[in-house]
Amino acid sequence: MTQLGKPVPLDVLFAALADTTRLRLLNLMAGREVCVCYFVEILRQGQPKISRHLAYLRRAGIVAARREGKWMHYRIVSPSDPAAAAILEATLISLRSDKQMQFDVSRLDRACCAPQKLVLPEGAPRPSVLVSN
Amino acid sequence: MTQLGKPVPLDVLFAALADTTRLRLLNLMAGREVCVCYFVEILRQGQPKISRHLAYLRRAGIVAARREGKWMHYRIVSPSDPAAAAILEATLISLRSDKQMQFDVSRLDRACCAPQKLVLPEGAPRPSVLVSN
DNA sequence: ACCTCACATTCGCTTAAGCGAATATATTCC
DNA sequence: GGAATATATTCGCTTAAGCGAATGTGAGGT
Repeated sequence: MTQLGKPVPLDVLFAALADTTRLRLLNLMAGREVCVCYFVEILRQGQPKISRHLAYLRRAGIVAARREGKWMHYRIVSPSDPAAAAILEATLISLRSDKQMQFDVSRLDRACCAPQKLVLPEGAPRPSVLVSN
Repeated sequence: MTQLGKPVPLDVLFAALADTTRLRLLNLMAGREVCVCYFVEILRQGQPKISRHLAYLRRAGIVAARREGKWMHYRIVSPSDPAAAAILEATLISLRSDKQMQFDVSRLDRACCAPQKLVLPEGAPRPSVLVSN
């Protein structure tokens, strides 16, 4: 319900992308839906900070949230404007070649396979692969 | 000499693109080299403001400047990082579908064919088409 | 009903962006 | 050299972004 507001102007999209923390969050969400607790653990940043940046991305129409009990899952939504979608796509591809971003993803992958090694809440839902966005 | 600094990180690129004035400037430079006096006239904004935004784009490694006598010509330079280049390219394409941007370009085209109708300095150099960037 | 847990929001604060007005720099013309 | 022109930079100011600390909210468990 949040993801289909008015077509976000380009400069708003860019403002949303102009922050390292938000780029790291988007990179972790590339192709899957991720619970907030993973973001906090993997970025090693305060929970309010993570939440604020996720809210920023939500307001920019780039991500959507889904509640599942106590947990919130975030995923990337392709903007309705095809040009904006192309820019976001190019961005995600570009992020993959960044060292820090690769490290984040590897930590997330490890968290999925052996969550007990991370400081995660008990029974935290695993990130799930998305078929389409 | 300014255009080949270190590979600009993505968030810096996005910060440079996260402003309507700078997007309008880039849109006018798409495919051609433009003199500063045209920017001032077409955007109808103060000259220091235009100059500051051009400096911003220069520092972000997106544009380069060339002096020709009293006049400064600005052009877009493709970032060395191919991913950043793809993002910039997608951005320029996207801008073309914007009403305001189309109007700006039409004003620039008219300025080229009939500069006496605009308040331009005498003998101001015409924008020139670029073969490659 | 109450407590706990996961997450969101608010509150002050600090830092940076954007602006117009004024000033500085570089080039040409006389 | 000095005036004129095109552009760049600096100076205060206002507004917004980002942060940690504290507080609010909604769901589950007991």
